[in-house]
Amino acid sequence: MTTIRDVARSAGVSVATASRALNGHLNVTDGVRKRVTDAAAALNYIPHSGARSLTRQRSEAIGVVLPDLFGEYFSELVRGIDSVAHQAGFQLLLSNMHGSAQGTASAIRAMRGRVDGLLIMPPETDPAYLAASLPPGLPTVLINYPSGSIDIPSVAIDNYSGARAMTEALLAGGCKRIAHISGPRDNRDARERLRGFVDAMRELGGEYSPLILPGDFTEEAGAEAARLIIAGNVAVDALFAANDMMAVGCLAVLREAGIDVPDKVAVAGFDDIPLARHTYPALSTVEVHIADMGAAAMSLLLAQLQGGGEPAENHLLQPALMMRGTTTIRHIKMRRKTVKKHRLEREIT
Amino acid sequence: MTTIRDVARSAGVSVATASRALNGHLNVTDGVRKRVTDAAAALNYIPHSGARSLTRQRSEAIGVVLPDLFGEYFSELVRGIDSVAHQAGFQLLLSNMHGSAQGTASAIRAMRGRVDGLLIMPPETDPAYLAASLPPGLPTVLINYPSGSIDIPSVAIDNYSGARAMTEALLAGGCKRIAHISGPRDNRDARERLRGFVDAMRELGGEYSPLILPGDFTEEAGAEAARLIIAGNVAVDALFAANDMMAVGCLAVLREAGIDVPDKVAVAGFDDIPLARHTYPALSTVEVHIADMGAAAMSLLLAQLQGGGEPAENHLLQPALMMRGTTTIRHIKMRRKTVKKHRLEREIT
DNA sequence: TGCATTTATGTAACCGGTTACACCAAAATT
DNA sequence: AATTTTGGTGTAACCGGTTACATAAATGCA
Repeated sequence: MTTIRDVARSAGVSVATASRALNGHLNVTDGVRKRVTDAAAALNYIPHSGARSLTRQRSEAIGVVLPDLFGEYFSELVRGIDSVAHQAGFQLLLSNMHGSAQGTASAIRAMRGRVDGLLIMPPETDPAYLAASLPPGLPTVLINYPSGSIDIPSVAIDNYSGARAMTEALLAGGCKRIAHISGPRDNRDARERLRGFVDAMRELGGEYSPLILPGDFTEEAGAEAARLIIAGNVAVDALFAANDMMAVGCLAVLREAGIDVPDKVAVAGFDDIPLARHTYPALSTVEVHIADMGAAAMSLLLAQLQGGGEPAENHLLQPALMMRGTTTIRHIKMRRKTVKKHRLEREIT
Repeated sequence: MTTIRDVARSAGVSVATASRALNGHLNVTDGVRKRVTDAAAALNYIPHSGARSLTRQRSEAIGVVLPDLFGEYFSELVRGIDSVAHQAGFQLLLSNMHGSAQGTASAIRAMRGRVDGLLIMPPETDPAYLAASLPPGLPTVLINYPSGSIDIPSVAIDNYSGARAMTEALLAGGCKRIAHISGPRDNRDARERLRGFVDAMRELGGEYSPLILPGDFTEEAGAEAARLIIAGNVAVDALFAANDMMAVGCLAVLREAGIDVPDKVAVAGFDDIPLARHTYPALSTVEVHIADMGAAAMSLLLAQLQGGGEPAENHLLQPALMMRGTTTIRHIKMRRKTVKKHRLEREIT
């Protein structure tokens, strides 16, 4: 592997001049510049980014720490991040911390010295532990972490509002007895969605005490919930699943049992995965723009990298209702909300 | 940001000793080691991976260069790569070259000095240009690039065999007049699939001259092809789309037109995207394990990194037929094939 | 007790770049 | 013609670690 010293020697100049010539500094004679670039081309010289970033104190890379790499969710997120990062000339260093808090800490450690900023989607963690494992002085943005619990810029989906809006839409459409198929108990999104459902039912659902079925975000869990409803002959007129995959499982069982959707029972999901448009009937759901969330997070990080010490901003992305064939209500659109929050130290001092 | 010199000073030892103590070398007194680790903890010292990899000549990272970041395909691929890489203690440096050959070259340049190996999924490129832009001495594995055209280990899906097998299965199931909805002309996978279809038809399809409809891998293209068939009242008893999305578009139009699937017309796709199981009827398709391809590529790279100069190996992953409701034939399973190829220089010398 | 061997620690070079500063020749100013 | 300014190039320090080698202290053995 050829180094800049090889190029310098071959061109008959010092390494300093070679470096200047290759980096387009102006105070280099045209003749010398040509000699250097020619030598570099002839030797197939490729600069060593690692060494460069050591002196420059910039790596042109940003670290992305994710809980796992499954499914559409991750793919969309990275695409959104990349769309912004690529334009700004940054590479992405990806790390999968496999769901554990300790894994997060070690993933973050491994990033130090090779990235200029960090995008972290933390697992269910103690905010204090998370704060402690963040390298001081490294710009960071959290993705989908409850804002307020820690003084770091963040972006998140407003799961609560989305679930609330869907529940309200179902009620407005004439449904009275709505059951919720919930997600894993230890999942933040699932809990927020459940909370939105419960609050809406409590405030607008009349005296009916809402039924909550356990689930784990899998298709099979949705199917199981539907079977439970059918076997128990429970009177419900709507099933609101905490995510689309469960709604899909649900739908398959209902069809098999000959229960009409949406006339007998309405069904709704959450996420708007690509599959949602293609079920029969097409699934009504809450549309979540994951790619937008990634892009927003990266933009926030860029602002930090370029601007400097702005107050910690927290974006809450509003999801939109996407009403299709499994319910009988019209499409309702919601708008995005941005919350600016002052840094904690400002409040303290 | 604290450096190892800060730690050394604080512990009252030289940087060399600090380094040794932190890296678990044995020739360090227990007392000194404790002093050093305590100082490191107190100062919240995190080693600078960039600096370390400069001396160690190892970065514990591997670069992944992809043509784009869209959809399920990419997500599965990265997941497969990560499953192997993570276990071996490697991080992933991701780069999106946005489809262009020049983008590929610059993405590869940016990787030099920060990764120990490269996984590249090249766009439609001149093999010579690609070979020229690869850094010499950096272990590399190509993903989904025609083996043989360049002397570098590679893994790829056997699109030709998959398309051939599906065509043969359709013929064996009694279909005679099979039309193929092809993918983009400038896409390697699409061309191979078309070739497999044409060869199978030529050899086993009798005197019927196969119909080839243009497409571009989108759902709309599949729908358009189906409309063309219906409008032209063309006599076909099977539609084999070059990918699942087109088959899905096709299916929707056929259902709307009241044409029975599979009795009147059989439909088949390629890829086995998650959606395929959920169409009605469920889509028969060619199952491609993208994650396996990623894992295989990473394994090949690991072998190069650890083993050293083995002959360039080329894996051709065999897809499997996944027969569901849109055809009337039973499931047929195929097995994986591995082709070992000696290095070119060995043949030359 | 004296000498050889082992072991813990320090010194300094190095990885591959960038850049502050020194230097010298050529050009501009007086 | 002497002096200052300008600008291209080289020298060497530096980024933050690791490690070969030197050295001093501790141990083993005669």
